[in-house]
Amino acid sequence: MRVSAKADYAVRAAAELAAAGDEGPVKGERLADAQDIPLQFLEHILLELKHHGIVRARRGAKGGYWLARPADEVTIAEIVRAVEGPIAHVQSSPPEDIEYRGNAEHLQQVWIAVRASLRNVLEEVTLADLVSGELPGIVGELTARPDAWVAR
Amino acid sequence: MRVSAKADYAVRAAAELAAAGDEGPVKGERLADAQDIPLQFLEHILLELKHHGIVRARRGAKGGYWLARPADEVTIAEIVRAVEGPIAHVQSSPPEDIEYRGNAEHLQQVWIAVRASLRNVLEEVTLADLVSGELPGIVGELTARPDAWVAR
DNA sequence: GCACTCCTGACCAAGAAGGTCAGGAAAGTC
DNA sequence: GACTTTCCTGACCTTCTTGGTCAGGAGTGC
Repeated sequence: MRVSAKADYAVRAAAELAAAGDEGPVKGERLADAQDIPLQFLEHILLELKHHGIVRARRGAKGGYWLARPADEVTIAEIVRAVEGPIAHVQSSPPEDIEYRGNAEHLQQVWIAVRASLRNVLEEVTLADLVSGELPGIVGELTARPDAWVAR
Repeated sequence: MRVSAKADYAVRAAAELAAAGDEGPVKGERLADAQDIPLQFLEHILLELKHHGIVRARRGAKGGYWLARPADEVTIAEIVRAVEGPIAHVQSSPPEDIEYRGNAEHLQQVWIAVRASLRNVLEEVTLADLVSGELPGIVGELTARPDAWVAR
């Protein structure tokens, strides 16, 4: 139930691309500098994003990366899935495929709810929201209570 | 963003203990059989639960495991934390400790919201809820929409 | 004393996490 | 056409995690 460095890096780099808008391709090095990410590691991540159709790229002088779609059509969920795989799998299978027996019968519903609650956040927030800081209502609601900000 | 086998096993074993109630200690073997969990692996998991004060145990004939507290006072969140560590850490740190720069500045809020939404489910559901099948309202709401049950 | 059951640490194979390195392949510039 | 720039790709590396197994020790009850 943790967020990997890769996913965090991927979202941060994508945010930079979203902010760059249509000012032309952005070099990997600039992304790495802006977000303090190891360049060579970032290049692998950007390649994955490209393979998933989230980003495009061109080589050579004047080359670089840009978003394949408008920033308000790319969600955080997509980016996380591209680099981490499916969200909230249990034992490497989707929760709807698992059969629970005996007294754990209803556990499936709990894991489904867990996945749904993650999707409620990650599929709502777009790169445009992230860059502008105007996050969807659900985020505001969830972060409003002070105890959302403390560890347990 | 996945649920490990260990966490899944831990919750299932705890559910069996909750269902056993006060009928005395339950042997590890019975838990393993009931939930189809490798016995020796389960013993390690139960030991962790014991160290976290969730379960108690006694050795010898008539020995076994039982819940340290009433089933309606033990949440799924506790069990997951006991075996997997903190929920929704980013790059191994709690999201409130991370400083985001540039265009990723608001990403912190998103990860905080992610954690809060997980807590909303995992801290609400108790072992008593799980065994009885009377899950809290939030679970019902989240699993009501059909697309909560399909993969993406 | 003996059977039973938990307790504990060591070990293990495979994979993921978080990178680094070296070179190749396009694209643009002169 | 040569050269520079930047992405593209695969190989490699170290450390940690996952999902276990094995062997033996230590309480507990009869």
